[in-house]
Amino acid sequence: MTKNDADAPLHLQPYGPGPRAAEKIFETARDLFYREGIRAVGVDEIVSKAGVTKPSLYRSFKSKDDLVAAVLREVEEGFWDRFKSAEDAFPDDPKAQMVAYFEGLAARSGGADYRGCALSNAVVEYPDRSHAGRAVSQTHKQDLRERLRAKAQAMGASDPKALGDAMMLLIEGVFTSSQMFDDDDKPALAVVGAVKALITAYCP
Amino acid sequence: MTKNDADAPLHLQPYGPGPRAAEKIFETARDLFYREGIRAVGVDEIVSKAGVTKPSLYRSFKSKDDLVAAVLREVEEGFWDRFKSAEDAFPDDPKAQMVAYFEGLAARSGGADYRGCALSNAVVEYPDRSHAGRAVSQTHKQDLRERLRAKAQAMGASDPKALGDAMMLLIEGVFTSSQMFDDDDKPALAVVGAVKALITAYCP
DNA sequence: AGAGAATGTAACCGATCGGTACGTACCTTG
DNA sequence: CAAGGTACGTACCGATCGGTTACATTCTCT
Repeated sequence: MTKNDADAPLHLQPYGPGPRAAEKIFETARDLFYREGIRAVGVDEIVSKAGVTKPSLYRSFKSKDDLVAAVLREVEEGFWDRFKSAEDAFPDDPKAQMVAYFEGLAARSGGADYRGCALSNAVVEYPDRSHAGRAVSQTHKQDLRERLRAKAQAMGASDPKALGDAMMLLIEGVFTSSQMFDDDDKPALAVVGAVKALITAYCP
Repeated sequence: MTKNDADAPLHLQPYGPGPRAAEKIFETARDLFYREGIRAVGVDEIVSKAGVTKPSLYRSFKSKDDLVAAVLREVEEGFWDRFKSAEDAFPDDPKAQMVAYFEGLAARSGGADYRGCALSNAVVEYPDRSHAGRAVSQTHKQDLRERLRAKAQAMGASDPKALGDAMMLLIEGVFTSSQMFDDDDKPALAVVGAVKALITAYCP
């Protein structure tokens, strides 16, 4: 009986192939960064809660900032997964795609533990342009902006840039505002109606 | 010749009446917090750049968090000043008032050193509800939300809550998004058109 | 069984964190 | 001029920050 039981679920295997500490560090850091903020979480807290030690962190990541950037890259992947999932739900119907995305966004933002977008939060936490994590976030937001504009164009909007940017503002508005209201009735619930109204107004 | 030269400008008086160090600390902290983020600024940096010493800080403020809360309270005052100034510009015309506020907001958000709303940023920096600064921010945002809803009602909106919350999302969207784009052509510029479209859509 | 990779142990580093005990210079008041 | 209160600075505190070292141990694969 080997210790690497292939029948057991992956996350319960005592020792899988390849680096394990790195993954635990990564996932622990991702959760802690999101819940408590990046600056509020020290490397000691990360390795402690991950059940590993500090040298393991620095064997897999050059620095804390490097770990932050890696986490944010994964967060970005998750964002695009959700975005594309809304696209796939309504092929060739950009309006329905965006409405679907905003509906999912509004639903997600309702949770009590919702803390908005980790990429947006990182921008707030790191005003310094030279920070690796900020660079990841900023590039992503530029990509998103272009994507929204293209989507507005596909809708046949009279002013695609204006509609795209308006959707951008709504998205960021949901991200930030959902963190500051504890009740179940957050402003973010109004976003679906708002985006529908905007689409109608900008698409003759 | 006394050292307290009444003819000299106030900020150059060697020793004025009452506490001087506290004001320098307060203003220095306000600027540093906004530019670099609250968590990124230590008390040593504050007193150093204010040209005073640390005990002076702790004689006027119980803790760093207390200083943060004090700064945020002043920031809130500034916000309402700008908000009311837009109201005063168009008495008895809530639509024009809000458009005026959003125009001012869009104009302010264009600057390269614009870092959004310090109150919103504080919420992002301090997920912990028990932080004094977060409490100031959160209460202010609740007040703003109610104010916006009342404004929507005064407009005769069909769904005042929805329009008020939609304006809330736009405002927060401008605050956050303006930090992540370095070019002059920020998404925030679309906010005036967006709010006009929303007002039109929600006010039959 | 043995080689090599991955991880843990146990320190340690200088810098900075928020916060404070204590001494000193100043201005006002008698 | 003497006294007292106020405003401020010097020097320091323990804790934590991000990061590093040398070395022992454990697991995996062949």
